[in-house]
Amino acid sequence: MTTAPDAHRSAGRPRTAVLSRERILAAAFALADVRGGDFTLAALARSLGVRPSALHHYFAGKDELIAGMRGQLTSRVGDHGFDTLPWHEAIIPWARTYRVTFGAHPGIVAALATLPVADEPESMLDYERIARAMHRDGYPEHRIVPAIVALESFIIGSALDSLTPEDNLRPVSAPDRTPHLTSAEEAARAQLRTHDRSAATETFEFGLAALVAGLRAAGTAATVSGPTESGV
Amino acid sequence: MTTAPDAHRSAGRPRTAVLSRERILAAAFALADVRGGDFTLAALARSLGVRPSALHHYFAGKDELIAGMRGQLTSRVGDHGFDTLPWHEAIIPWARTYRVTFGAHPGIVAALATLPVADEPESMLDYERIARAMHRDGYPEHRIVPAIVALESFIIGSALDSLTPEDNLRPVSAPDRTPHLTSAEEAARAQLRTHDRSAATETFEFGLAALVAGLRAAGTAATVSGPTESGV
DNA sequence: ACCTGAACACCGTTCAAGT
DNA sequence: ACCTGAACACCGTTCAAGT
Repeated sequence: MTTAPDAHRSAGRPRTAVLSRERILAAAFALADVRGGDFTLAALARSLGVRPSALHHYFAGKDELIAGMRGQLTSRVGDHGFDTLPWHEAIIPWARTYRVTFGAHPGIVAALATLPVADEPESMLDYERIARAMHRDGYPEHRIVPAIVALESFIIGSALDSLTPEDNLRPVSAPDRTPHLTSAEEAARAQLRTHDRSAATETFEFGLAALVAGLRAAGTAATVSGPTESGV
Repeated sequence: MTTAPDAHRSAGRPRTAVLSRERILAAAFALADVRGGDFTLAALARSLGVRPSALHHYFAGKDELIAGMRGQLTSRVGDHGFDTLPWHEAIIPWARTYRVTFGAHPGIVAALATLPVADEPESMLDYERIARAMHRDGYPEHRIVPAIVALESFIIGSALDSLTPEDNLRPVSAPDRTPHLTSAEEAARAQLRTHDRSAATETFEFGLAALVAGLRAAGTAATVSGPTESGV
C-alpha cells in the first residue's frame, strides 16, 4: 500500500507525469497480493494517491488492466529448459512456476482465469516453446495442443485450490457419516508431516506427476474414447 | 427471465409469500445461465418481481446465495456406480457430470470455484462415495484425498476453460513466430472434425483419461518426488 | 413474518474543466 | 497531455415502516 506523496495536489496537468502503466501495474500487483482485499480501481487509485478517473488514461477499463497484469505474469513464467530437456521434464518446473505466479495474487486469480486471453504474444511464445519441444520429442501432432490446455486447466484449478482455507476438505461436521473420507484425510495429514509442504502443494505435485505421466503414455497409445457432445 | 406477476404490489406483508429459497435459487440459476449477464442481486430481484432487500430475508447475503447454489449443484452430480464399478471407471462419468454441471452456469463458475466450500454435507457425501470405492480397490490410504482434489482441480480448471471463446489458443496474430504451435493447432482442429465434440470437450476427455491413468499408476508406484515448499 | 422504500457506502466509467 | 472533480448509472446491505 503506497501512500499518496502529495495528497492534496492541485488540479490540472502535473509538471511531470505521476502515473505510468508500469507504476499502475506494480501497485495493482501489490493490491492483489492482500488476501481479502477487494481489487477495485478506487482502492488502486487510493494507493497511488490519485483519483480513479486518472487510471482510464492508461487503461481503457478494469478488464484491460487485468489483461495487462496477465501479460506481465505470463512473461514472468519464462523458459525452463525446453530446448535442452525432454518436454516431460522441463514441463514440471514450468508448471510449478505457473501455479505460484498466478496463485501469488489471491485478489485476482479468478479474474485472470475467467478473462478471455486476448491473443497475448507472451502466452503464444510460451506455448510455442512447449509445442516445439513436444514435436521434437515425437509427440503426436494433433495431441500437443490438447495436452498443453489440459495441463493449464489443472494448473489454474490448482492455483484456485491453493487459495481456499487449509482444512477445506476436512469433514468436521459429521465424521461418522464419512468414515472412509475421514480416515483417508488423516492418513494424508500424517504423510504431510514428513514434508515441508502445504497440503495444496503436495496435492499439486502428486497430480502434476500423474497427469504428465498419463499425457506421456497417451502420446504413444492408440486412441482415446469417450461419448459424443450430444450424448452428454 | 421471469417477469413480475404484479409489478406495482402494495407495501407490507403479502397474503401468501411470493418468495422462497427454492424460487430464488431457481431464478438464480436461470440468471447464471445467460453468458455475459452480470450476476447481481438487483437483476435477480428484478426477475422475481421483487425489491433487492427482500432477498436478504432468505439469504444473509450474496455469498450465502452462491453457497446455496453450489450445494444444490453438488447434490445434482450424484452417484455414478461407485459401488459396482472400479473407482477409475466410475470416476469418468462422475467427472463429466461435474464439469457440465458447473460449466452450465457461466455467470457463476468463477464465484463457485473461488468461494470456500463451507463444509457442505452434499460435497462430503459425494467425496465419501469416491473414497470408499478407492479404499475398496486397494488405493493407498494417504493418496486418496490428494487424488480426489487433483481431479477436482482439473475439472474446475476445465469448466473455466470451457467458457472461454472457442479460438482461444489459436495464434492469429503472428503465425510465423509460432510455427510449431500453429501446425499443432491445425492438426488438432483437423482431428476434431471427425468427432461431434467441441475443442474444450475433446481436451477435457483427453486430459481426464490421462490424469486418471496417471493417478491409477501412482497408486501402485513407490514414491513421488518434488521440491520442498521453501525451495519454490 | 414478509415485503417495500429510503438510505448508506460504495462501485466503474465518462467528460468538462483546469494547467 | 495529464490529472481533478462532478456526474451518472449502478452495486450490496441495513433498517424502519407498512400489513
